[in-house]
This record gives sequence, structure tokens and C-alpha cells, in this order.
Amino acid sequence: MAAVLSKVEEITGILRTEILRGQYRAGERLPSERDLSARFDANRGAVREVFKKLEQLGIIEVTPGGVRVLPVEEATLEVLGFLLDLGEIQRPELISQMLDVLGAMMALSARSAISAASDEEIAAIAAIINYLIDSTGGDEAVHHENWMELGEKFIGIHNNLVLRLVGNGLRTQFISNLNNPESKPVIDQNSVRKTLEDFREAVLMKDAVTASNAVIKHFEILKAGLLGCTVPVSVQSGDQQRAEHA
Amino acid sequence: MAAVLSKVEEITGILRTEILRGQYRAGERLPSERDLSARFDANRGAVREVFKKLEQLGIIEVTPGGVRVLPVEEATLEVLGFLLDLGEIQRPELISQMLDVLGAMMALSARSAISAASDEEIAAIAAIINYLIDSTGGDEAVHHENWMELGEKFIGIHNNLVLRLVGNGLRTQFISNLNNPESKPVIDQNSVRKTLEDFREAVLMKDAVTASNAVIKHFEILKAGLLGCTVPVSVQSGDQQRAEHA
DNA sequence: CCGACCAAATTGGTCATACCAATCTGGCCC
DNA sequence: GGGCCAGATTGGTATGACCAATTTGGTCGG
Repeated sequence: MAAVLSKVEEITGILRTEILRGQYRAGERLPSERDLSARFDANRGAVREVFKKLEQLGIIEVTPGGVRVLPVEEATLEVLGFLLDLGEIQRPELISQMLDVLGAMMALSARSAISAASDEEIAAIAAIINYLIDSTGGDEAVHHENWMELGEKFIGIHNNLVLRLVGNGLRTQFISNLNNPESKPVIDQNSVRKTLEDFREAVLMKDAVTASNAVIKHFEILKAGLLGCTVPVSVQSGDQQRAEHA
Repeated sequence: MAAVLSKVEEITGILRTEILRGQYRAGERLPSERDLSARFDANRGAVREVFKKLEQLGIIEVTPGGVRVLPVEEATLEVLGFLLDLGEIQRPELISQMLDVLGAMMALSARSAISAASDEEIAAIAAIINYLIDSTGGDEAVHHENWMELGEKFIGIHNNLVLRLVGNGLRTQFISNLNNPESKPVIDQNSVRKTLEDFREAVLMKDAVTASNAVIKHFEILKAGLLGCTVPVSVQSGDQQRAEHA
């Protein structure tokens, strides 16, 4: 799909990568539009368009006098996909954080949906969970597919736009990134199955809170599996950016 | 701050508003770059830059042959602020949804932070919660300020980038929008105080789960207050997208 | 009447060039 | 060393032009 990138998209990708890789430190100035247009053998207008995109992405700030790089913390949710893409950075940490948030979102989604669901919808949800249980331990792609479907189902019921938008941002490239880590996660299939069964029971009883908790638990199991594989013990250093918070 | 908008920003604002107001239906084509540049008495390059921004915002799709408007559901989290700004649309519904998500995020944030907090950090958190309790029923601005500080504190502890980015997106203009609704919310101050006290106790005991639940409850109280006030009786027309909420 | 088809108009993609105003830089002067 | 000023640099905007792809509208054959 869309194999050919326009020049602007191409340059955008390159600059985005360089910035997210930390090639330019936050606060630092980017080369001028004229310099960049020369470097990429492009028109200055093209570079300007690139800047507008990166600006909206929240990773640069274009002001008269120069273009400055912003710290990742001020960026947009959309950068996450790219951050995961170019790996390098604290992948395990990022994935862990993402699963936390994804779990919380999914739990909220489940809670809202179940609270508002009709009997038919409850049945439909339970059906999808059954597929989930069946696909546990099998084809990862199918399993994920089912989760996506479940998420869509939930959103279709509670119709929470905010939740959907957050989901959009998280989903962007996330799934594809989660699927193909070189090393397969070592997930406790029995725990997963058990949790999913609890989940289904809670759904059938319209117990939104219990269902919500089951979802959270599921994601914690998932996280443990993924991390237990990606980072065996690793003491996880980092954290240079606090200490002044006291 | 930055009172003067560049021409591009100006046009961006106008088009963004028109699109989000539904002036162009999703899937519909926007006027051509040339037409728009004529309408705004601007250069075509300027309009192109505007398009790049709106494209990154997720509300339009620029393809050879024309520019199409995308459905809001496919947009970026960043549109929420603007959606709230131009009101008109289902404000109460949006605010309700936003509070749900905000509550879930804050709860997760609290849970993660408390789990990882040192004794000093626990004390600092409790201190902020005390401020929160003190400012309950008082100046709204101060109260919100304290909540923001608490959120910052949490993020400073668990350092979850994903959570921070979601927070960025939600916070963008949200607070300012929540603060100045024409009618003051009628919140049950006693419930708030009680919940906050439970919250503090849970924090002091490092009971992350209980604390998390307290946060959720707090936001539910807040939501009830805001909605019970923003839509006093008003039969709320519109609403073509539910009715199944029974 | 309808569908396939073709040519012209339109549209986005890119480029070159130019001028302005604000910012930034470096050297000068006190 | 600190303040100051002029020149270089940078972003902001405008004109005008060409290409390739899409869109459009009309024509033609069934």
C-alpha cells in the first residue's frame, strides 16, 4: 500500500527518525530550511511542509530565528509507534508502559461497554471471548485479531470518542511492533486461559467491575511474559531526569 | 503569549474549525489548494502547509486528485481540545467521556507511582493530597492546580512516557475548558472530601489498588457533579448515537 | 438508456526565485 | 567585561511555472 512516498514524506521520515533517535538534543537548533533543502536536494517549500508535520507531531518548534527540537515528553501520542519502530531506545520499558496504559484503557472500555450492553451485545462479547480462549497458545496473529475485534465491539457499544482516539494513537503500529519481536514471549498460557474464563463469566453476569479487573490482570500476565523474555533480569537504569523533583 | 498568528496558523484555525464543525462531511472533498489560497488571499504554499498540519492532526487526507475529510473517529487525540473549544457539539457527552478516561489514567498513574514510591515520595504525595482536601470547595483554580501537581508528581515517580503523552493530549486545553463553564458544577463536597481522605490513607499505607479505586471514585463524583449541572434538565436533543444506554 | 471509453480540465507535487521582518551573530566601542 | 550596533541568517510569504495523476464530462457504441 502506497509503496511510493512523496518527497515530503520521505524527508519527514528521515528527520523524524534522526530527531527521535536523539541525534539532535532537545532545545538544540535544527539546520535551517535552506540547509536542509540543500541536503535533501529538495525545494525549500518541501522542507517547510515537513516542518509543519513534525511541528504537529510535537517534536519540533518552528519559530522565527530557528527551529528547535522539543523533548519527547512534550510530543504527541503518535510518536510512540515510531519510537518503537526504531527500537534502539528502551524498548522493553516502553512496551511495559504501553501495556499498562493499554490494559487500563481496555479495562475502562470493557467496564463502560458491559454496563451499557444489551443482552445480545453481552452474548456477542462472550462469543468473542470464547474465540480468544480458543486462540490462546495458537496463532498469535489470530489472537490479536480477536482482541482488536473485542476492542471494536466495546467501542461500538459505549461510543466513547476519547477512548477511541487514545486507542488510535496507541494502536498505530503498536500491534505490528508487538507481534514481531525476534524472541517469542513466554506467556503462561494456563493463566491466560483462566483469566479469560473469569473474564467471560463476569461478562455474562454483567459484572462490569470484575470484568474490568480481569482485563487488567490479563494485560499484566501479558506484560510479565513479554518482559520476562525481552529483559531477563536487567536492573533498568535510567532515571537521570528527576532528583530535582524533591 | 504569541498574540500574533502567522497566516498559516490563522488559516489552519479556520479550516480546522470548519471541518470539526462538520461543515464538510467526512469523505467529502475540500476545495482545491488554489481555490483556498484565493479565498484566504494567501499563497498556495501556505495552504499546503496548512494541509500538512491538518493531515497530521488526522482530520484530512491529502491525495493526488483532491483532499478528503476524514471522520473524527480517525483523528488524533489533539482534536479533543478543539472539539471542546467550539462547543456546539455534544459537550456534556464529551466531557463525561473525557472524565472517564482521565480518571482511568490518573488511577493507573497513582497505582504505578505508589507501587514504586520511596517513603519520602509517599509523604510528598500525601502532602499534596492534603492540599487537595484543604482546597476542596474553595477556589476551583487552586484545586485544579493541586491536581495537576499531583499528576506531575506521579509521573515523576513512575516515569511512564506513554502515560505522560496521553496526559499531554488530554490536558491540552481541557483544563481551561473545564474550568470556565458558564454554570458552576454542583459537586457534593462532602463526598469529595471523604474520597480524598480515603485516598490519602491508602497512599500512606502504600495500598496502590485502594488508592487507585479512590481516584476512580473521585472522578466519578466529579463527573456526576459536572453533568448534573451542565445539563440541568434539558432533554438533550441530538444524541442520535445512543438510546441503547438503557 | 446505459455503460465503456477517451480527451480535456483540474488537482496535488515539486521547483526556482525573490523580498520582508525578525532574529541571531560577531565585532566594535565604552 | 558589558552594552551596542550592523550585517548575516532565518523563518514567513508571494509569484509563477511545469509535471504526473486524477477527475470530469462528453462522446460513442451497444
